[in-house]
Amino acid sequence: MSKSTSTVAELLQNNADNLTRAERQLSQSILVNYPVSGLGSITAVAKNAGVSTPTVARLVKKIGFSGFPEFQAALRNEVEATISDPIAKHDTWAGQAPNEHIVNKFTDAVIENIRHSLGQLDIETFDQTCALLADTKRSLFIVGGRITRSLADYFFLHMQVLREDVTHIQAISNAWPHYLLDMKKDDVIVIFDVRRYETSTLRLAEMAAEAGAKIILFTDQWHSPIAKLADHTFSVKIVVPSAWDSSVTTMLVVETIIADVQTRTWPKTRQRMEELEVMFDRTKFFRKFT
Amino acid sequence: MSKSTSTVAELLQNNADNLTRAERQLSQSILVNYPVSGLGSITAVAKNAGVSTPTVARLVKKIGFSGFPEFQAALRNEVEATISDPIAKHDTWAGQAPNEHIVNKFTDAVIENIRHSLGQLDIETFDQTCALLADTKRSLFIVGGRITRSLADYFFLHMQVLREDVTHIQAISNAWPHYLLDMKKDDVIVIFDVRRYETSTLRLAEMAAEAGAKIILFTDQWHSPIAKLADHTFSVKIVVPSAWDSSVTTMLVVETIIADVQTRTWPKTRQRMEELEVMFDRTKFFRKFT
DNA sequence: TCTTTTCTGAAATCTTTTCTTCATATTCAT
DNA sequence: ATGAATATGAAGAAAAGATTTCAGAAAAGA
Repeated sequence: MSKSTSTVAELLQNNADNLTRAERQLSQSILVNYPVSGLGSITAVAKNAGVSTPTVARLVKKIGFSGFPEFQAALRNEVEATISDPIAKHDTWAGQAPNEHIVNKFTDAVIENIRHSLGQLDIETFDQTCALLADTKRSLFIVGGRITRSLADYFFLHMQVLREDVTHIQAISNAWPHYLLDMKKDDVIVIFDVRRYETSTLRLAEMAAEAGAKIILFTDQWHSPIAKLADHTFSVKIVVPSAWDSSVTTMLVVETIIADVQTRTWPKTRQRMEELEVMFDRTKFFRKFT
Repeated sequence: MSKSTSTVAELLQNNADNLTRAERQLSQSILVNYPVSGLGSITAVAKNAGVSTPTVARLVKKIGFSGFPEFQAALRNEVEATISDPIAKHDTWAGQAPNEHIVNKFTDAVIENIRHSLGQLDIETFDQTCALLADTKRSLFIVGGRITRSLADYFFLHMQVLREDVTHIQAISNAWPHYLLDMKKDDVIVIFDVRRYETSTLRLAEMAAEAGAKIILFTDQWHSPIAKLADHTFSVKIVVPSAWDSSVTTMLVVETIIADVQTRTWPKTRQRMEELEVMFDRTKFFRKFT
């Protein structure tokens, strides 16, 4: 069995009978807290097992590695395999299509984006953001960029139902001064800015910061320059096998925020939502006969 | 916050805005395959991120460590904690938050939606849809509903770059007759319609069907009534722990389609995209000085 | 545009780690 | 018990790694 197909643990097990006393002691020590215990320097590993460094060097050669560094690299790979979740790697999403089909490759990438972004997500940022958005004493402004305008629109649509005093700042910069005139200290502005970052959006953020508004930023892993001005930043991984970036993960975060804000405002919002539903129904009803 | 209570990832996050270009690049590289990527030698870490070793040394000092070895020891501890703690292991998306936090519950639901929807996806439908959308001899119309209008807009934004002759039919039903007048046999109309299904959208679909247009429908698992008229239907699961439905999975499918259409039209589209980029850059340039 | 400041990596230096040697200790066979 | 064979770790040599310095490059500011 070559080492490329075996784990270090297996190699140790297989050679268990050829080992000397000190080597056996070392082997045990490695296996006890496997595989992390083998991740330090050769000196640390030796000390930890109560043997000398040459013993470590000899053992790793005995089980088939060229030297300690190679042994350690193998361990690192195993750690990596253990840590990275099997969901993303081993499942085929669209069972009908081969793994190489764009549907499966794309979905893999998106899942990885979600995993990575959620792993990074600061839960305090999340909670504080939701609290800010649920605070109806603050006016709420929402702005997006060339591509992110759809996300901004999506967010706006929902917030508009949940609370009053929500403004979607459209991309026409001529109209900005009017919005900014209305912006008071401690109002909240939600900004979407992913690469390629737009100068105009940055200017708007600067003006909002000057006005004393709280800035909530949705950006990508490379961080829009607005991050320096923002009170709360959500950075999301957006890489997919496409000429474009993915907005899926950002939308996931946005929807989660909407869900949380909803529960926070529910007592107040309930009636508001019911009234709205009735109005929409009525609109539909009329249209039926036009 | 002292480094004993923070993970390396948090330290990187917290300092994200004080970092220089090369440092940010390095930080990303470490986070992408966290925490294993930081376990090699300083040389390996640097090479992996495409920066020099001094940059690595500087970064780890900046975020609070005395040097690279201390930084690496911290990472090893985290790996150990991750591996040895079976609870916090892999099902939790935002490691910081408990499993019951909305962030984790919501993400669970979305992943389940993706898994389910992709499992259902008919790959022929997908391929044929992309072929239709890549066929520039057909005019393309896009329409959404009250909530799905953002998705429609997102799809429109991208298709508009990829090909000519794309129309976003906005929600104002007064204007519909004009669009329908332009609609020829074998044109393509993409309709987004999830619950609660809108009568007005159904009427539009009926008229489009009469005009002989190919109908591509994005709907939910309960199928909009338009499904009966549609040539290709994508049904996605949209259930999340929220008062709202989720658009994340739909957006995933939409983005995948965009990616595929892009590769189909690339030879023709390339120049078109480059010209557009130049124009956007120019717009930015002007704005800088207004 | 030009100057100043900040950033970056090549190279040199210093440190640590890894490997090898070899003298001593241990085990096993007789 | 004695010698032969093997195992072990101290110590030093070799290699690799980490840190510092510094000059040129890039960015910011004037």
